[in-house]
Amino acid sequence: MRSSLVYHTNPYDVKVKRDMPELPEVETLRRSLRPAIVGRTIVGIRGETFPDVMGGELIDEVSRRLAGNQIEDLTRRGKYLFFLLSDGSSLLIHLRMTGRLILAPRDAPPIRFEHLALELDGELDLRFGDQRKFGRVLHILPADVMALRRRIGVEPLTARFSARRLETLLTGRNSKIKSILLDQRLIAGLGNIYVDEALHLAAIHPERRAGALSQLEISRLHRAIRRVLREGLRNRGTSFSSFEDANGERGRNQHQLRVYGRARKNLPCLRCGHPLSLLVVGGRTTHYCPTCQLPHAYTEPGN
DNA sequence: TGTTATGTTGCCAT
DNA sequence: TATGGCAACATAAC
Repeated sequence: MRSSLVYHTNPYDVKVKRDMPELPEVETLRRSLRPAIVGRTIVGIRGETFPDVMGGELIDEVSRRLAGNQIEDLTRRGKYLFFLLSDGSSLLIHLRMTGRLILAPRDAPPIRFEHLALELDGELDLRFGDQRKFGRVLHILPADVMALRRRIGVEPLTARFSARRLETLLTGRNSKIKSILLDQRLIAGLGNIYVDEALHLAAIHPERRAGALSQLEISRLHRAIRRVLREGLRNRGTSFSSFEDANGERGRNQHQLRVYGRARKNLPCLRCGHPLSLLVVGGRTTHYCPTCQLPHAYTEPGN
């Protein structure tokens, strides 16, 4: 039995995230959170936590600064959430690998690995929990928000992310295409799962050199990225971990995953039937089809 | 009981 | 500047 059972039995959960958050998961979280918190006033923030979660700041100091602020909006860039506050500052939250955000009544018991609680009016808490303590909750000034947003790459589901734009990003790059797609400074929001899915859908080997992709391949990749992200969103951001959740609360996107998690189970490629393979690229476990995703550009027979 | 893997990012060395 | 490796951390799974 997985210890996450407590989440499922918590009747106060407006939103439960157990999946590793990539763009579809963070966006799903934003959509579920936004109507419940926009317009509310922050009372304070409390918690017993590790120093780095708030960038080394003391909770009491941040609490004093936040108190009295109204949450005017909740936006997302890549995998970052921005809570826009009435004094112009922002609360930035990144869940990294195991971060959780859950709405709960003030008197509800702590969630597992709870580190911080943002206290809102109406006796509502936004609880932040993180098993591995990689996640961050930072109170930042407008100038720093701007600086950060400039460092984050293009949003892959907007019109700005065209095939032409992708081509520009890849041109002259010697890194493996998978590493490039995971670089948040170039494209925002892709993680290990959706990158593997997109590369398989586009029939591109993850170790191909980014700058060596043909225009046709770039075009396929562009469409594949948008498609797998949209599918993830449509399925409410559910990903692989919940597929394995012993509690049975499964999202829907596991049914759409074409390679991720299937290689380890010796399952066949859904396109060609050949067994899928595992590989480590840039230190990340990589799932691919050795038949559909060849390590060199495809050439028409006879050429 | 130990060892290994885990979906992210930032920092550091080259 | 580009690139690649690894640490940060705690737990589950083997």
